[in-house]
Amino acid sequence: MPGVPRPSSRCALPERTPPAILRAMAAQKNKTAHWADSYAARVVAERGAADPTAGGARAHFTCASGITPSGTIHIGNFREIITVDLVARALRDRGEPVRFIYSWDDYDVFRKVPKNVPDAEAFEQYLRLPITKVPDPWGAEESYARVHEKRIENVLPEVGITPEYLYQAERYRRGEYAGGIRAALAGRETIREVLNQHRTEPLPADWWPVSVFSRFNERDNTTVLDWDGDWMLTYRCDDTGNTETVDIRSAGCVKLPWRVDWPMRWAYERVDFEPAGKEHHSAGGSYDTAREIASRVYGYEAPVSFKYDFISIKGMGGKISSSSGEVIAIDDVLEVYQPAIVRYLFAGTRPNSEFAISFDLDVIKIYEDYDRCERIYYGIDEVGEKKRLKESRIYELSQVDEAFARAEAERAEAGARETGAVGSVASGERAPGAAGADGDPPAGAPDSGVPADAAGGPDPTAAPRTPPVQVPFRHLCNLLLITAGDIEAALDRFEAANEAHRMSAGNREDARVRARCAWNWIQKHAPEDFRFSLRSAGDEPVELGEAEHKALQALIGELETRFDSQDEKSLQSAVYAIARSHDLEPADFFAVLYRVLIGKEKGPRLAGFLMTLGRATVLEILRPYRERTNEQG
RNA sequence: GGGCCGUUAGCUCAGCUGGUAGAGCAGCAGACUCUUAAUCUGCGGGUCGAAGGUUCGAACCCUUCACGGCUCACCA
Repeated sequence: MPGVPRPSSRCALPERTPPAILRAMAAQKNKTAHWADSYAARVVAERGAADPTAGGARAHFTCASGITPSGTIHIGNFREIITVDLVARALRDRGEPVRFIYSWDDYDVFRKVPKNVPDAEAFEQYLRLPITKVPDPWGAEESYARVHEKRIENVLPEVGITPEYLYQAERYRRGEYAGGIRAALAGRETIREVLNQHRTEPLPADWWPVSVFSRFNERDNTTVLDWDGDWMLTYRCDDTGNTETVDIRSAGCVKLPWRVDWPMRWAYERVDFEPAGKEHHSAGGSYDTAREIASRVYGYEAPVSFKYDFISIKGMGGKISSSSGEVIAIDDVLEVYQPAIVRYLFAGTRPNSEFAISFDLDVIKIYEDYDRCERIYYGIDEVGEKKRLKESRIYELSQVDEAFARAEAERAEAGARETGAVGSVASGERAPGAAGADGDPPAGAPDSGVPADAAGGPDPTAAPRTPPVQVPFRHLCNLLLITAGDIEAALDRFEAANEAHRMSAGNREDARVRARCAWNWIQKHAPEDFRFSLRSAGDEPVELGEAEHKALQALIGELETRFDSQDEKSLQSAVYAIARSHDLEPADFFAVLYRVLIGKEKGPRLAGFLMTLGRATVLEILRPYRERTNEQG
C-alpha cells in the first residue's frame, strides 16, 4: 500500500492558484468533452496538481469508491465502480498519477437476511454481528461478506478494472483508525451539531459518535458509557449486561457510524474524488454532513463528487433491490454483453441519468451501436467532427485494455497535432482536433484512408491502425444456430465466407467472447421466433404436396448447378421464379423451404440464409427429397 | 417540509460554451410479389411543459408556475 499517509502527517492543501484553476476550467469548457474528462479536469483544477516527486499526500490523485458487501453487488452498484474507473482513466490519460481505492465496508452490521439466503430463518441468529463474522450460507467462503467481495473481485479484471481493495473490518480491528475515532470523540459536539441540522429528532444527550461491537457476544447492541478524553472508552453490552473499558488503539471493536466514517476515511486516504448515489447527495444527505464533518473535525476538504443515478433492468420494473435477492449482477450482464460493451454502456451514458439494461431484442441494437462506434473510431464510417470526437472517446474508454486505449489516444493526438499544424497554416482557421494540446479528449481517428506515413516519413508512434474484423451480432446468432452453438465452427464459417473476414488471433479471441455472449443470449433471452435448429438428412422428411415437391426438386437442381455463381438477389429471384412456374404462392414456397430446412414456418431471410449455410450443407439437408424424386421418376 | 432531476417529432431520446430544431424506431412512397423488429433509397417543420425576464438573438441563461419522478429527514 504505497504512500498511504498517516492522519498525523496531514498537511494543508497546497495553496490554490486561481489563474491555474481558471485555465483548467477554460480548457475544460473549451471543447465538447466526455464527462469523464470534464470531471478529471475538475479534480485537477480543484485539488491542485499531483506531483509524483513530492511524495506523500500529493503524489497522486486518490479516487475512491466502496460499498457494504451485505448482499449481492448488483449492476447498479457496479455503476459507481466503473464511474470511478472512467474518471481515473481520464486522469491517467492526462498524465496524472492515480490511486484507485475500493473500500469493502465489511465491518458493517448484518441487519437483514436477504431472501436468497437458504434457510433464512435460521440465519437470523447472526443479526447484529459484523458481516465478516457471519458465515457463508453456501459454505464456500470464510464469511458472508467475503462471498460478495470475491464475486466482484473475480469479475472486475474482466472489464479492465483493478482497484486497490481496502478491507474495513481488518483496518478497524487493526486499530488503524484509532486516531480518527479519537478525533470523532473529541469532536462529539461539533458532529452532533452538524447531524442535528438535518434531523427531526435531535440526537440524545448520551449519544456518542461511535458504535461498539461487544467483546462478550460480538454484537453491536451496546451503549457507550464514558470516554476518558484520550484512548479509553467504556461501554456496556446490553445483551449480556457486562461493562468494560477498552483501549481504542488495540480493542478493534469500536467503529464510526457511516456519516462520520465516510469523512474520516476521506481524510485518512486523502481522497480527491468519490462519486456517490443519489441517496447520499440530497440536501441533508450524508455527503452534506460528511463534507462539514471532514472540514470541521478532520480539517480536510471534501473530495470532488457527483451524483450518479440508478440502473434498472428493462422488463424487471422498479429499482434493483439487493435485499430481495433477485438481482442482476455484473456476471449476469457479462453473460450477454462482451466486456467492452459493458463498459460502453456506462461510458456512453451521462452518470446522472438513469438507464435500463436490456436483455431483449435491444441487445442486437446495442451491439450494432457499439460496432458503429468502433467504425467511427477507425474512420471507416464518416461523421461530423463533433460526433467523431465524442464517439471516439467513448470507444477508447470502453476498451478493456487501458494501455491499448492510452496508446491509441497518444497516437491519435500526435496525428492530430500534425494535421492540425498543416491545417492551420493552410486555412488560417483553427484546425479541428488540433487545438487540444492539454488534456482535451484526444482525437480518436486520424483521417481515414490516409496511410500513417503519408504526412512525411514513418512515425514510430503512429502504428498502423488496423480496425478489427467485426462479426455482426445478428449474423453471428444465425451462424451459431446453424452450428447448434458450436462457437469454433460458427467462427470458421464466418472466416471462410470472405477473404475480408480473416481474423488475427486476438481478433478471433474477441469474437469468441462475443459468440459466447450471443449463444447465451439466444438460449436465455431471444424470442422463440428467433431460434431454430437445422434439420438433417437423417430426420423424417417433411410431407409435401406434388407441386411443392416438384418445385423443391427444381430448386435443388438450381443449387446443384449454379449455387456458387449466385448472389443473394438472383438466388432470391430464382426462388420466386421456381415458385411461380410450379403454380405456388411464393409465400407458401418459402414456408415449405423453412419447414424442410429448419422445421419452422419462418426463418432468416432466405437467400442470405442459403448462402450462409453454403452449398454442401443445403444440398445435404435436401438430399432425402431429391432421392424420393428419383424413385418416383 | 428540504433538495435534485425530468417535461423536445407517434415512440425512445440527442442537442454539454445561447445564433433560425436533430437521430433511431414507427409511418408513408419506391426498389424484387419479400420471410427473423428483413434489406436498400427517398420523405422529419414539432407552440422544444406554461408564463414572464435578460439578450441583436434562448430548447439552452434568470424568475415563477404546472405535471411527473427520485431522494433526505431511521440505518448504512
